[in-house]
Amino acid sequence: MSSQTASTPGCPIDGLLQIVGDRWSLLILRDAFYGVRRFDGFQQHLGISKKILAQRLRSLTEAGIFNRVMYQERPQRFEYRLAARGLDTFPVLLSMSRWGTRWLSEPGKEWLQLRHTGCGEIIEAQLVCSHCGERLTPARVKPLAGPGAESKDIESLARAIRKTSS
Amino acid sequence: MSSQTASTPGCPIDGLLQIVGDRWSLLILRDAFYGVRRFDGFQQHLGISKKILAQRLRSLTEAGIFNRVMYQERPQRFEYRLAARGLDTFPVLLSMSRWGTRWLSEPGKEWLQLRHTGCGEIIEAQLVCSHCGERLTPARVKPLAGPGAESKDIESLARAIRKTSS
DNA sequence: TTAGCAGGTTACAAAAAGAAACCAATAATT
DNA sequence: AATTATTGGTTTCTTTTTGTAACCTGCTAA
Repeated sequence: MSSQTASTPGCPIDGLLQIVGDRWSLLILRDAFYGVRRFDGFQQHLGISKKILAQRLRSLTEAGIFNRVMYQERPQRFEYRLAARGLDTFPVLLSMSRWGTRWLSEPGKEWLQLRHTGCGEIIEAQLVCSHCGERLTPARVKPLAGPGAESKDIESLARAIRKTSS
Repeated sequence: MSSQTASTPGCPIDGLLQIVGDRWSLLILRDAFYGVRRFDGFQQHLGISKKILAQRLRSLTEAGIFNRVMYQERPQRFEYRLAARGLDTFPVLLSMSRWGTRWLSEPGKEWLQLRHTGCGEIIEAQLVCSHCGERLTPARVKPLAGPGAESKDIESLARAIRKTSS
């Protein structure tokens, strides 16, 4: 996304997509969680062009997802480490991984498994309510306009939905 | 993504990105969760070009995310309803929304709030272990090659990571 | 001395996205 | 009866974004 304008300014999903909503950023982020840190590591593992990789690492660094830290002087060399904002995308990646495993691989032939070192088991990520701990489903989560929303945002969405029930 | 080849075949994250890894699909999906169902609704709310919208709805339908259901004969009209695979992306969208709200809006000025009808509270989505219920953090979740992974996948990742510790 | 590596940049070609006009089937309006 | 509106697109053309391949810089190793 990098240089686009948001189609729905203010929306948190759109906001994140402005940062990672292109073909590569989330794969770069995934590799970073695997432990990849250097330009060459990303480049070889992903098969991404150097030009695009350089662009993405720069924009992700500007967005605060990565810290670019020097690990060697003469010649200067940098590596890309997940910053707080980057680390906090973990639930997004884990949710994506869960979906892909569930719908794209046959049971017993998963490509990736996750072991929780807390309980030692192979697990699935599960999304629950921060307040009561119940599992969250679309039917039981109601989106509401927050204090920062503008009335035009709500009206334009309402118009788009109204088309459905007419 | 639609017509690309996966850079890391087998990876569940890459698999999902093949389906929704472009600038618009996740926004279309978000609107679908809001209740938008028709071509015009998506088009007006998102400000997406009709060409791209038609392409995306077609590819998302082919991928099993949407069902294209006729709601009127003469003239034939279709609407796009979330299929099981589409509904199951809810955790991804919710995780994205949580990230965006946390990092892109000021406290007290959130654009979006989520009310859980189970407990009635304004909540945050939280990712927990399906086995023990503990909150999942990057440090405590270890990715392992599953039974469907090929050794070359693992080796190429190992090489990319090794660059880090050399 | 030559080769190699890490981390890029540059120039150019190919692919994707966007804008705007158009179309088809029908219904509503004048 | 003719005109206009609505929904759900397609077509054509232009602009942007990606990708490819060659090149560069500063150093190290053989």
